[in-house]
Amino acid sequence: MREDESNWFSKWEEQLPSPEDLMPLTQTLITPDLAIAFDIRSPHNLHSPSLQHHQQPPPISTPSSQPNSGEFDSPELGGGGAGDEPARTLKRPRLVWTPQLHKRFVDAVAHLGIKNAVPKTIMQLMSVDGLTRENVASHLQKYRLYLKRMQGLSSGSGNGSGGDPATDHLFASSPVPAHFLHQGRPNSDHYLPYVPVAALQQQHHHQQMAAAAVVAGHHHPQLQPRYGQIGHFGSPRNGQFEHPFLNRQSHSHSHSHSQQPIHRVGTPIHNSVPSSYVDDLESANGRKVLTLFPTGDD
DNA sequence: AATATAATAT
DNA sequence: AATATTATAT
Repeated sequence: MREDESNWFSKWEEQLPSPEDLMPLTQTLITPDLAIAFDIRSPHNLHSPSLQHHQQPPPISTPSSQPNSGEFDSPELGGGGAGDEPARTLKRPRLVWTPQLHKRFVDAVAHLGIKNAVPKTIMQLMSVDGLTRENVASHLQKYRLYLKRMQGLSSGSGNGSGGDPATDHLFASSPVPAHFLHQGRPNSDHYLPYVPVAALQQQHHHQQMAAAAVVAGHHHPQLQPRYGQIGHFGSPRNGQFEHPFLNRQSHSHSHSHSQQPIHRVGTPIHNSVPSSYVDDLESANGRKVLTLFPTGDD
């Protein structure tokens, strides 16, 4: 069908890092529960996925309203019997799947193959700190639906909408590997090792992209969202496909492959991933939005 | 709609 | 028991 697909696909395949290369990335789990519990979102450079700080309105107790004006909600212990383990009760902020994150996701799934692509494995391959299995599972569920929908569309009668509606903005932001669409090859485990077709390479020098768009709120005049250079990323506003970024993170690491979740509280975390900085904004609803802007080739 | 969480199933 | 998958809730 489309030849362009073969092109980007081969390129895309080329850049697939072997699991060993991919593994030693950043499984810097600093006990997310703890971190989040204490609101220690690493003032320095904790590279974590974008999180939306959801609300935290305790529907119970504390009639004396705590107008925690400001962005800090100190875990007030008070109240007599309480004052213990906040970590157990606190909820993690909602994960925001940025195109970058999603790309990592897709890559991971691609490398594993649809068959082995299960939440845990995907999560491990992605090596994104703070990313939980449930996060991936949830996303995977939706992604599968998306794939299914696409299959149905391509196979069925002509589709009027020549592409992906804005409904799947996220998913549309990263190319869907071919084998995803036709599922079902329970026989040979090894699917296409690589495509020997070396076509031209279209490289884009993208330096940074914004990872989240935030609604300009009219609440809480305290926080002034500072839109630096927040642009649009994978919004196929005018085009169907964003260009298939071929990128990967260069993981230069030692040979130590012990990537067990070693929680070291009090130890500076080494961030081996491309630089990234965080930006917090506020949505119209008043939800705090912690957005991480990965800058690099991701 | 996007993501989380609960409910099942393997 | 752990994880995957599906259903449901926010």
